[in-house]
This record gives sequence, C-alpha cells and structure tokens, in this order.
Amino acid sequence: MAKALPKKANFSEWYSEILSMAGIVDVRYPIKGLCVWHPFGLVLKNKVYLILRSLLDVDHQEALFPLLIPETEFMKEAEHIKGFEEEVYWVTKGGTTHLDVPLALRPTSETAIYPMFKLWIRSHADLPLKMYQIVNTFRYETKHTRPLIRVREITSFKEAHTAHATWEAAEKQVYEAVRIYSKFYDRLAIPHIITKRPNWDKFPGADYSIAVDTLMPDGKTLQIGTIHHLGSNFAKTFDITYEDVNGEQQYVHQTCYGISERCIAAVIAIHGDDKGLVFPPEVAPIQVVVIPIPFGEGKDVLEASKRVHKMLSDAGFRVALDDSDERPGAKFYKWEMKGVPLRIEVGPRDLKSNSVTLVRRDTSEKTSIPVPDLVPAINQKLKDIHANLCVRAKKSFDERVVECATLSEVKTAVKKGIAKVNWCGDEQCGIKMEEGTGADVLGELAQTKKGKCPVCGKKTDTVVLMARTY
RNA sequence: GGGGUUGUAGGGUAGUCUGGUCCAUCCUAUAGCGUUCGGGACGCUGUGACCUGAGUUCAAAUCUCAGCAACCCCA
Repeated sequence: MAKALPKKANFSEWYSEILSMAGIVDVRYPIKGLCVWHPFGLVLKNKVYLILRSLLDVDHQEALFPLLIPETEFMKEAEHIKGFEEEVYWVTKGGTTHLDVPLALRPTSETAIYPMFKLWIRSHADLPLKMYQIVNTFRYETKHTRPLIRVREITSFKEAHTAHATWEAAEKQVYEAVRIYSKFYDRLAIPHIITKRPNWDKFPGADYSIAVDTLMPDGKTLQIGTIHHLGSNFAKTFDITYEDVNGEQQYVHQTCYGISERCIAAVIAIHGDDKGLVFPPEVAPIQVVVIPIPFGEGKDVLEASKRVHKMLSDAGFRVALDDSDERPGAKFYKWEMKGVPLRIEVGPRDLKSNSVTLVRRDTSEKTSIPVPDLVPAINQKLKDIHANLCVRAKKSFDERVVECATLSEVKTAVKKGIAKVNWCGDEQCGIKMEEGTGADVLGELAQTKKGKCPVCGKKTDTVVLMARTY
C-alpha cells in the first residue's frame, strides 16, 4: 500500500503532508519561509484568484507597481515604518556597488503606490480612484513559518488601494470591500466572520482595521483578509491632494484591503478530510476524472471512456481521463486525495446499459447515469457539492463559536474555537483578557449584546471575539 | 525574544553513544519485463543518499566548531 495520509484530526501533520502529497506546494526550497508552487497547486491558485479578480474588475483597475521601494519613501510614514521595520528585507548593493539609498523589498505597497497617486490625482473628477495589484511581497517573519499561512515571500498578495474625496466616502468603500470579500469567501464555501480589530492591533498607519477571519480544524483562527480605513494619514505624508469644486486643495481619504494565499490554505484546511483534498467545484483544477475499469483487452471500455471524456470536455468541464495502467483502486485513492469533485467509472457493467457510474468526492455517493443524461447530471452534482460544502463547513464553524461571560469560560471555549464575550472597550481590560486566557482579541462584532466586561465588570453592549490565532 | 532537538536516496528510517565491520539497512518511491485490474496487486531485475564548510585523525555518516535548514517547547 502506498503511504497513507495522516488523519485530519492531527491537523498540523495532515496539512503539511497533503500539501506535498497532492502537489500543491513544495517546501524544500532552501530558504526559510519560501516555497514553490507545483503546477497543480498553481492551477488551483489561479482559479481562486480568477474569482477575486472578477469581483474587483467591476469597478477597480488592475495595475502593477515595482517590487523595490526607496528607503526615502518607505521611511516617510512614521507609524507605518514602526509597524514593519523588523520585517523588511533591504537591498543594499547593486553588483559590488554599495547603494546610497537602500531599497526595500515591499512588505506591502502603500509607500510604492502613494507617491504615484500624488502625481495622478489632480481634481475631484479623478476620484474615487480604485486600483489593485496581485504581487509578491516580502516579510522577514521571525515566528515559525508555515506554508501558505506564515511565509517570508507572500507570492500572491492581492492589494487594493482606493482614494476618495471624503472620510465618509472612504468609509463607504470599506463596507464595499467587506461585501466583496464576503462574497469571495462564499464562492469558496469558507465560513468567515468580520470584526473591527482592536486599536492595538490595527494596520500601522490606519484609522481603523476590519478583519475577515475563518476557523481552522485545530480551533485556531486564520486571518484571511483585512480592510483598512487610512483616513488622510498617508495623504498628508505623501501630499496627495485634489482640487475640490470650490477650487481648493484637499487631502484625499484612502482605504486599502488585502487578501493573500492564506485563502488557499483556508480552502485546503476547511474542506479537506481524511482522504485528502476536497475542492469546491468552481476552483477544482480537475472537476471530473474518468476512470476506465478494464476487462480482458479492455479496448471497448477505453473507447467508451474516451468518448465520455470528449463529451465532457466539449461541454466545458475540466476533465481528465486516467488511462494509466495502475489498478482502479489505486486511481480512486489518488484522485480523491487530489480533491476531484466527481469521478466517473466506466466498466463492462456500465457499457452494457450505456451508462456510467458517477461518484461524489464529498459524500462518496454513487449513482448510475445514462450517458445521454450525463452533462446535466454533472452540472447538478457540482452544484449539490458546492451547497453541501457550504452547509458542512458552516455547521462545523457555528458549533465552535461559543458565547462566554467569564474569562474561564473563554479559556475553555478557545481550546476548540472562538469565544464571544463582552468588553468595555478599555485597552487595559482587553490586554488582561488576552493575558488571562492565552488567546487574542480578534475584534469587535458589529452586532451588540447587553453584558458586562469580564475584567472590570462595567456594563457594555460591545461584543468581541477571542481565539487562538495563526 | 529565550531554550532544546535534528539533518543519511524523491519521502520515511537503521547505523552515530564506542571513528575502521558500511562502494551503508529496511519500508516507500522510481525504471524495465511478466502476471494482474469494479477500492491502495504481486514476482523478477535495476536506479537512487551520508546538509555545507573548516578542524581533529593513518582513517569521519560517526568526534569538534561554524553556517544553512527543519522541527519542538516556553514567553
């Protein structure tokens, strides 16, 4: 028997094994925190980012800014530098020549983009300006790195940057970004929760930050998106102004919001099971695999399999025919591990009745489908699979979100998931809550509920989420 | 941030304590051939490794130091 995948209950081990066994990434690249996307993993990534692009392309323009940022620009925004200074890679030499101005490898691109915004924005007619780019960014992570989750090169950072005439218009964009991200994760069947990060945890240089978190199988939360209201902080630093209708110069108000390949980690971690990957059909690199079950010479079966393959391919499905000479059982295991949503078995029994056997990855349900009905049947099954993944993931998520009134309740809840607890809003209390439970305050929920702060006992309506985080 | 452990074929390991027996063991992978094939087949014949550098020594996978990398624990 081939090497077995560890059970998903041992999540850490399962996660790193499946990445390598299924061919998502290879972590053996000889620099800490960097890894290589395998072709199969890259197709997955591209399918996922296609969704993200389609949601943004409605009213954002895609651009591409350079990787290097001169120290002189990077150092302009004081809070921003402080937030990143320990994590920046610096280029200090060109060949053998020492550079007078060191160049930063972007840890994020505000300081690359905003000097250009200054040149581009002249009048209120130029606003709002909404741009995004999908690029690699570098952060010298000192904590333990983990593929797709905590890396030193983020290979696929989608960062959007917008500029608006007023603070209120920028805030409206924040809500719009929340809506876009929420829709994105719905398409991936990833349950998620939106909070406003506490002040001590906001993006360096922002007025406030909103975060999208999901819950991993081991009970830790994963931040899978952030949205920042930058106010006019960067506008003042980079002198980004526009002429308003009265002919006066005003600072712009900005937002930025980002999603990284952590979204891929979430898809893998949340939908996968003991047999391997499970993909929502929309992003599955292969949606249907056709497996011939030969007998004797096996020519008839193979011919029939080829016809099925062509029919599905012509119908627009991403379909593979596995006519290698492994045994059928070995093929079943292999394609299940790779997360293919539907398997079609074509064998002598099927041939006799001009039908095929259709097997779902998520439920293992088997059905016999007459060949003429195959295309509509597959369309329906793929829809059913997506719906089932949504329901299944949501259930597992909801079961692990627990309302708590005391710190000891929080401490118990965060062993398995997320604790909901009241908070008076005082930073000192927030820090005590973190210290007392070993968990982090994710942020405030928009919904309120009457209660008391578990530290000072003050009455409050504010509810925060707490969890152990990645 | 602090502490610890480890590095041997594509992956997992034995050998390291006590230097020579080791052109290195086993499982897996992989190539060829044959028998197989409705849930991880089997036989035969092959392929393939001691992290990098320096040191100690007649002799280093084995001992020492440094680097790089991986993992674990604590804050």
